[in-house]
Amino acid sequence: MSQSWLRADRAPRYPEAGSNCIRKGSTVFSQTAEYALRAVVWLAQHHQTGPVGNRTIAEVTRIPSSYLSKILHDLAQAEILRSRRGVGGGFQLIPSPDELTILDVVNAVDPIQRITGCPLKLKSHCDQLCPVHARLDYTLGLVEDALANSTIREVMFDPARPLPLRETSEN
Amino acid sequence: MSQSWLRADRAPRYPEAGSNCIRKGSTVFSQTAEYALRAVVWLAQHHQTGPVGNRTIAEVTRIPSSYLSKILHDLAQAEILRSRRGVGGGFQLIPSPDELTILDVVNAVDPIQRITGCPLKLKSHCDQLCPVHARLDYTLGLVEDALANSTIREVMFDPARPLPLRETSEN
DNA sequence: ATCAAATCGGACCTTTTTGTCTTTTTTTGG
DNA sequence: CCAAAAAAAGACAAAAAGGTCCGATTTGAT
Repeated sequence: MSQSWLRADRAPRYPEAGSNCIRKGSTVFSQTAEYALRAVVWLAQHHQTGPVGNRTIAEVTRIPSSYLSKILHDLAQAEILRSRRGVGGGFQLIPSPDELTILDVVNAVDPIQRITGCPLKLKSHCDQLCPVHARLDYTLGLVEDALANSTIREVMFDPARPLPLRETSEN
Repeated sequence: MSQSWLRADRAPRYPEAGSNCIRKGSTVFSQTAEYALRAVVWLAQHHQTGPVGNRTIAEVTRIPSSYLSKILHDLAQAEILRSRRGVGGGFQLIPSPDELTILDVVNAVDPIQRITGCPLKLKSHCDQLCPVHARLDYTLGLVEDALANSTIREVMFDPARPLPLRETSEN
């Protein structure tokens, strides 16, 4: 069912960005969430070597270091990282990469919000969402499930793909 | 696999909002996209009666009318609505609700952006995404598929759910 | 004890998204 | 032709997200 009514040959589907479009596009995952993932994956790759400082993580993951400190703080609040102050301090991954999921990381900094009540505040839609919002919420559920089924370990290494955060061949 | 490492009994998982969390939460779908859907669904419900003005749509869908006019304009640009100026003018749905998908509507105002290149700009990740970004993009694909498989018709009426945009029982 | 290294935490700035307002242009009916 | 109605266009305002900066606090080493 439902092949899209819009056809590829139907021409300038969406006028080239900038003209009058209100938004450039939704990334679905926030910048913040993507940053958090990068940092956690890198820490998972370097788990053995003790705490790592903000600056180091910022450099290797190419995340603005000042902003990263907030993200790391949130991850620490969520007990995903342990933070140690002072000399030799830094951040360290608490759970095993085998048990930590992408969803855990995303939710720590930018929780996925399911649609629980009617956005229009219609009383009769409170208990039972209307089909529109039910469908959107169903999709949010798919996202949650997909992220909950991806462990950090699964995403640290895949023989068919380049290693995260590393250039494969030197230039 | 991958039951989450975080346990429900593990206590204040995410400190109550407002404390120090950077973000309240990601809605995944933008406000704008949700508005566009509301408007299109209502227009689909009232297709037969000729063009409907911005003001009317704004009132019944409870969308700020000035902002709505931008959204309707974008939908018209995407050829989802036909707009007619002047007396008796307004907006009208072009495609059949059976062939128009939620994805079409969302993409018209706030296109879902797949991850095509490496966000870190690593050269060796351009052709082949690393597992982290591949997993995120896979999830974006799930969202696209789910929305592409929901027609507006399917979402206009469901015997098991309240009608969109309408209070079921009068108060 | 003191100093330097490092995080913490808050104030502040910038950009994007959301929302408002006003003016202009187009269209129709009289 | 003229007046009313409606969309188009664009300037502007507010809120949220993204990002920076700096002083306070904690910690290890000398």
